[in-house]
Amino acid sequence: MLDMVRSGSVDEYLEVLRNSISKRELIIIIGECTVDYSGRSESKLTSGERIVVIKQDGALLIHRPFGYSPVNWQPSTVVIEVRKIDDDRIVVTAIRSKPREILNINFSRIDLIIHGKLVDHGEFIMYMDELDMRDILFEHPEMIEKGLKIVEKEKPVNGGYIDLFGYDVNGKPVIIELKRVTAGRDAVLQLYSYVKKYEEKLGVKPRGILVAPAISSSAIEALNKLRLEWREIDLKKLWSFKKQKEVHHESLLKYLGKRGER
Amino acid sequence: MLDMVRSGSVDEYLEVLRNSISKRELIIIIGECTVDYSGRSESKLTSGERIVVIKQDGALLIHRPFGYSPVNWQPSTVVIEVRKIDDDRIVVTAIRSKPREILNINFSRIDLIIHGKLVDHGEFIMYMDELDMRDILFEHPEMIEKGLKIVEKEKPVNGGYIDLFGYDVNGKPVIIELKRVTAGRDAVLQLYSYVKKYEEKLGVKPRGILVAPAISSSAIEALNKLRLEWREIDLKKLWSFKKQKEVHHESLLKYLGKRGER
DNA sequence: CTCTGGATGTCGCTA
DNA sequence: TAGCGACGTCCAGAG
Repeated sequence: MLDMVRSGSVDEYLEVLRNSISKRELIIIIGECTVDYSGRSESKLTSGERIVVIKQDGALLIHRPFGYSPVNWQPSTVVIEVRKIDDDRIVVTAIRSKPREILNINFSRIDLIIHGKLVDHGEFIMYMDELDMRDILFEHPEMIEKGLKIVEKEKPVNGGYIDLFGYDVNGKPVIIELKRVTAGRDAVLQLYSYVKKYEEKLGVKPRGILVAPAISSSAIEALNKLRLEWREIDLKKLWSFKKQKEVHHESLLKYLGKRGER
Repeated sequence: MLDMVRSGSVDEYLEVLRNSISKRELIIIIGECTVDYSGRSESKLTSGERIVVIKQDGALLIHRPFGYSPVNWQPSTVVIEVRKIDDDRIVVTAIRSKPREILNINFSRIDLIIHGKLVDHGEFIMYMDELDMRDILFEHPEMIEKGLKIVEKEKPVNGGYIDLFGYDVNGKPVIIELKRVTAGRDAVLQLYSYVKKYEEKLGVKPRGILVAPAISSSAIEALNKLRLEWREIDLKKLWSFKKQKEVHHESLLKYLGKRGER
């Protein structure tokens, strides 16, 4: 159940905040504040009206009235304290110990506080992330190249992982790196490092194929220099392919089950 | 000024939301909903109590009562619509055209809506990001190596950028890659690609130095294999160094000015 | 517009 | 716990 305090005195607000924090309630504060952060970096934010959200697990977000990102924040591993200074200001402090970080929110005015417990046991399911892409291509390597046989996915190589590993029609080893977004130079370098690692270890130079829906021009250049290849893959096609299968054979629950297994 | 609606009818909520959206107000909705996303990926979120924030620039966030990240969202380049379905449900739809993305929030219950304009012209200043680190080391290359002369920062090399470029005490070219956090294999590869690019273009093999506060073990291995070097840098030292200078010679405003210039 | 690399990135997984 | 890589990453800056 949600509660709200508005036009309260500083002491009322203080009381409500302390109470809510100890009960691990969700808290939303709207008011005018300055913010100081110190830790992995340092930042200062001069006065303005903001929304402060303290979540039930202690995560803290400070949002300006615009933009996607919180201007300041603290993840859930924090201790949160509230105190009064100068008789009329409320200061919220969030401290994290590892890494050592301190966030201070200094309110010159609080417009309202909403607090209470929200119940959310909803299931969140994401489709067509890189794992889905990998699983579909594992089952259907012909979408990458005719005659390609995939023998392993998530193959460990000294530190990192090869997305897909197999052999081409001529029996030559193939290392495949997947990207679900436009691939840049970084993706090429990643693939290259796996190819090199493999060559060092096995003494055989494998083919390296970058599979992505698109690729940047400098990435193409890098591929050529490093004698690597790339294949364009249509995500929509992959996707509809997967859906087709599911409509007939799988319910959402089954899909979730399958997901848990891999 | 903030306004609030609570225990309203579906039609009241609908009216308030439409009005607020057209006025580009900040809106906070707390209620029970399901969420569907379709675009770069696809996701489904089953029923639960959440906080929905629509910001004054159209950015939209859906937060569960726990965690730092919004479970679903839409950046500020969206069209937002509200409609009623089944006579008792409110659906908020946020559509982005590039990339094509649709977000649907289907409310089975709304607990409260807060709306209004927030005024926030506060100045946000971040210290000790990689740019600060780069600028300080540009002025004081001796913190990396004795006799090192830096001649260029943000040097463009075919696509990417070299953080710092200079010559060592023997006149040998040095490429420096900076990381303000623990450096991993990716940082080594990035440095390596710049070194290679430089060598290909100039025909001279430069030294490559990774400067970071710490480095992972496999990154060290990679450095050795690729004949690259690394220097540990104490961020706190760099930082206090900068602060020392500012205390005596610069106000916050001047710092901001300088920041704008670079 | 695309491309590139940073971020207090966060998050999840694995050794 | 550290390391590694994905992310609907977002975002700013440059060409």
